[in-house]
Amino acid sequence: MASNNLLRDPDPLKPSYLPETLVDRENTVSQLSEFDPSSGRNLLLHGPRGTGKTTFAHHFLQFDDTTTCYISCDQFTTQYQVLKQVYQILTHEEIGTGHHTSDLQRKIEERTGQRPVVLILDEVDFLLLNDGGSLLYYLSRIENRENLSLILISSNHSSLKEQVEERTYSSLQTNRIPFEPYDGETVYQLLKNRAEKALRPQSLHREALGYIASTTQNASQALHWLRVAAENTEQRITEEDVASLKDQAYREYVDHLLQPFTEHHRLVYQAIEELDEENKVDTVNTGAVYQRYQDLCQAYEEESLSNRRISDYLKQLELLNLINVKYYYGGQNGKTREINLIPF
DNA sequence: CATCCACCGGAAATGTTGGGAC
DNA sequence: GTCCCAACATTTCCGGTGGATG
Repeated sequence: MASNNLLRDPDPLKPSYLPETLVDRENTVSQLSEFDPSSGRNLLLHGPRGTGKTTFAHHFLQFDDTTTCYISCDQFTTQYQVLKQVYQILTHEEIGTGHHTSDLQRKIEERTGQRPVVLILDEVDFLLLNDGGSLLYYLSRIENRENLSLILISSNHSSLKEQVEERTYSSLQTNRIPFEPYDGETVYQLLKNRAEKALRPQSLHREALGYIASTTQNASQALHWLRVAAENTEQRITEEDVASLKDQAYREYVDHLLQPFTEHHRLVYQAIEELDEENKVDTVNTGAVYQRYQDLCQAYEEESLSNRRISDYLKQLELLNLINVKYYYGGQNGKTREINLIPF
């Protein structure tokens, strides 16, 4: 890693950074500022990755006398794990596994009700792959419902209608708030704000930011890119610097997305990457990916997982918006999936 | 119109880990 | 310690899919 004289403070370029001011989203801001955490109402923030859903949720949902539980469901993927996190946040007590889910529910109900709780379930799609439906049903009917508000965040679904049972959908009554992709001008502004905080003065050419802003609408990708550029440039960051670091920036963005997942998720992704590179024309389907994945496992002396399991992992890569998947339920090639990398 | 492709995806089975009661 | 009961990751099993092909 190059020595660094451009970076003054790396934090503003990190994914977890919460800016004091947010780039223009007036409609969203007004809808969120009307949100009352003691109303028992629920929100669904939906839109593509890198549109600021998580940041907005954190920024606007700090209330006095209200406990906020933020849980990212790419790490906590089952009802039990989410409830466990909620319990730990509410009570600061550790709790193990091995209890009944209903025990955990009862313990939590004893703790809620005194004051409002806002529960943010980010990446809720991953929860819904498992028993998230049961969790949402339970939460929608919990005692003292008016003291619990849910903020669900999804990058893949603009409504829960198809994702949960009818009875859950109707009792949740979510207010849906869309996040449209940023336009180039806004991405530019956002990068500029962060760069001013993170970098020393005179660290970059404006064309460098312009290049990033015209290439991606995904703010998360853009910020990873800017950070990589700052870390790997000695003098002023130029448009050429940025352009030549494009692949590495995307690599680090992918690593960041895959970080909560297993080594096998990364191997499956690598398998798709390799096949994608070798096969510019031919389509890649599930069997080829599994075959290549097994080869990689052998190369790294890892025990490979079953194809049934990898089928689920592919679904998760799809939810991370790393791959495009077209499903064939029979036909010329039988029942399979056609898989493509999503290009930067 | 029967057969085949090649895997989908639900469900049951298996194995591991941890908890509480005795 | 022993026993039983959870949660959870993973494997095993298998019925099913629908256009292409002959």
